[in-house]
Amino acid sequence: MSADHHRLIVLFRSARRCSTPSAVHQLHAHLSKLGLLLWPPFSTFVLEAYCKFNLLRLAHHLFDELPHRDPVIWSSLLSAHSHSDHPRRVLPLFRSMILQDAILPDNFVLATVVKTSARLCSIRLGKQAHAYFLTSPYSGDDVVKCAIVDMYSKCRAPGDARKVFDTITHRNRVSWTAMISGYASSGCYSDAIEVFGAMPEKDVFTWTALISGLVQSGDSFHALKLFVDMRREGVSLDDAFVLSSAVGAASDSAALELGRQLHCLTLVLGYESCMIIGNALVDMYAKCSDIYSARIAFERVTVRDVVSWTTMVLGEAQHGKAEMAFSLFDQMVIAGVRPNEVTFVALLYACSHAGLVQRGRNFFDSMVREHGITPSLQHYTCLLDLLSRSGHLSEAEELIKSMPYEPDEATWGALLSACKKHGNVQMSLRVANHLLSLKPKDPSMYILLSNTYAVAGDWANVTNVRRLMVDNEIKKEPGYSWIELGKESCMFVAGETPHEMRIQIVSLLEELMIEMKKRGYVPETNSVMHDLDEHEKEQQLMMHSERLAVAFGLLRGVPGTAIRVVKNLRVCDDCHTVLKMISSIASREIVVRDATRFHHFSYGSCSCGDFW
DNA sequence: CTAGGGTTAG
Repeated sequence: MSADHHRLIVLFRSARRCSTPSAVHQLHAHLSKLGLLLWPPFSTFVLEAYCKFNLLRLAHHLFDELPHRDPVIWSSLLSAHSHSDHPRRVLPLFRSMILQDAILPDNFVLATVVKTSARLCSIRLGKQAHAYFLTSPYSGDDVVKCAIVDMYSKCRAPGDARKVFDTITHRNRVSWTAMISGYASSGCYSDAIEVFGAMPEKDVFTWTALISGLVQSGDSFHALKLFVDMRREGVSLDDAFVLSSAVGAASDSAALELGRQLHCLTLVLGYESCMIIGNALVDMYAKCSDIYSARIAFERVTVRDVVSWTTMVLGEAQHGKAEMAFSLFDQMVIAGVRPNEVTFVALLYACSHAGLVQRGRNFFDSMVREHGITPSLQHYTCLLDLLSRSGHLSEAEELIKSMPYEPDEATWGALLSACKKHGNVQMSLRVANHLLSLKPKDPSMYILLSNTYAVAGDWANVTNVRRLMVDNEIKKEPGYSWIELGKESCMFVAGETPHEMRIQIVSLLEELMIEMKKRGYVPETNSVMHDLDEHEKEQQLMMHSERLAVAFGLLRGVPGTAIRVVKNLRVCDDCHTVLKMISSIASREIVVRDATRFHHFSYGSCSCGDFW
């Protein structure tokens, strides 16, 4: 190799560290002119440089023109695709590597294929790669094993991950972290802790893997506990990820006070304008029902990406502020940020919760035509939800037949609840049969089915649904609500009150009931399915968990402040009416976050405009 | 010249 070549390699190394897309172009042209592009290390350098700037099309252009492609450049190309937004494209490429260039996968390529399976959450593909790996000459490679551990972890098979983990000869931070993350994100708290405890040297990565994994699996309680432990152990917080995970935990458990404290911590640590924490804070405030603070947090994020904008759009949408959501979207486009598929889910959601049918159809069309996004099943479900909830039932039924996906339980469920809302018994039976044949997993689907058949008088199917629930061990999730007052948080289950407050809560609710009846309130006792007399049904409604929480808030909260309640299920019709009236009788703003959205009750009306 | 872990939104 000549001194010139050597000089060029040095040049490329520095170019790879700090270059711009146009510098890569120049390099490419220069090499081409010198006739050096065909030397494998050079072509790989240029290809990698294109990939670094996400210029995969140009990378392919170069790749396709090479007369000889060695395993290394194949590996680079496959790896670039597995990291891209379209990891699926690895597969056809992998095939042509074997078939056209007659190259068998080595350990580098295997690691990439395993990583691709992980990104696609395809345990099937992952197992194929695993099997190939075991019979290959590379079956002892720890790096590939580590990728397999990560793959099984991401596919929710931590047990399989563990088997591979135990065969790794030299465990390092990477393999430990992959295993811990696998257990934590699959909800295996004690296993995660066990492996975490066995790890010799823990760093911020390890803590982050554990804490964010727990948040992902919905265990925000343990996530927050560990965040506190981590602080106690004096682990330096010079890393934004773990903090954003902690904020995410506060957001999930609707712990506004804790979220505010974490916000203070971000200010103290100087992360005020950090994007990933800022995005998490916007989400936290929105989910903790404080949309005003969410907007302020959003303003503070100086460099905004798609996630920042989408989080804010969704926040407005969940709070019923459709126009705000649309105007944010316009600003986002003007700011030059390209919306993605999640952005359109948020926009369709906004339309759906405000009954804006034409607006929703327009967004759906522009998503395809102007933004080149292929609608997913979720987009179709959103559109179907919008159409059907607004009463366009037959159009919705047409859509479900003509769309290019097999409808899942969420799709049929959306249509069924709309049929119920609009009292279309005939259609509801048709839809219910489709839903039933899918053997849904969500307990609320069975409640919906049972109600549908009961309304239609189809008692045989009511029994059928109940039997299916027993056979499949599906239990109705009990409704509960919680409220945060200062530093204490109180949870209520329907019909149960804390001993010391029982008399006060019940008498307040009775007092309110008398006042409401004077104002024309008639309890909707037909939603109570049990065999009870009218008075008993009324009593049962009165003791719904959200009402108990609101009553507690009225008794114990700071007068004049908003009462914020979170409920795990959807607010029932009767409670919705009642909370509107209470907001006017007590002159208090009441904000309820239920399973799907927010309701801001004030002066006798709700932000959802009774459309939910 | 190529591969593996923690990253906010639905």
